[in-house]
Amino acid sequence: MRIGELSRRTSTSRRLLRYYEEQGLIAADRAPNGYREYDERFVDRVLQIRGLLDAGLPTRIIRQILPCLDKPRTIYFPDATPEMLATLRHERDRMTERIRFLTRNRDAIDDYLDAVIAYGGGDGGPDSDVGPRPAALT
DNA sequence: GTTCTTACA
DNA sequence: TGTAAGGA
Repeated sequence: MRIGELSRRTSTSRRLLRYYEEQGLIAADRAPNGYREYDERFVDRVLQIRGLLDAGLPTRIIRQILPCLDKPRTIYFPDATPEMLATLRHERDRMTERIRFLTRNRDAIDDYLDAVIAYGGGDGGPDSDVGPRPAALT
């Protein structure tokens, strides 16, 4: 398939797909006309990459562990070096930090929503006398 | 109409 | 990342 189809099937912009290629995350074959040609397996691969990116992993790290990702959400290193293990632990800790961060902000929004209900179920729209204060997102 | 590369707000 | 330019 060409970049347009891969883009639709992974909800990833063409621009981003080319960027991932530039970053060494994916490698596409080239048709005689110069068009990138992707085989079926790239759909899952791109989704996998997006998942790791959303988890907060930098492309540099993803590039290193990508070859070790066969099934989604599975990481297996047959030849894990001490350095790689340290890197993985570091990324794991970063993810833990991020989870705490997201939890805190989610709770702030949750409290805000509860406050809105407490005001009388208003939506805080233009006609509200005293709109609820914004949640503190730190 | 689709894709390509390069470059910039 | 989006978008524009200039081609194929």
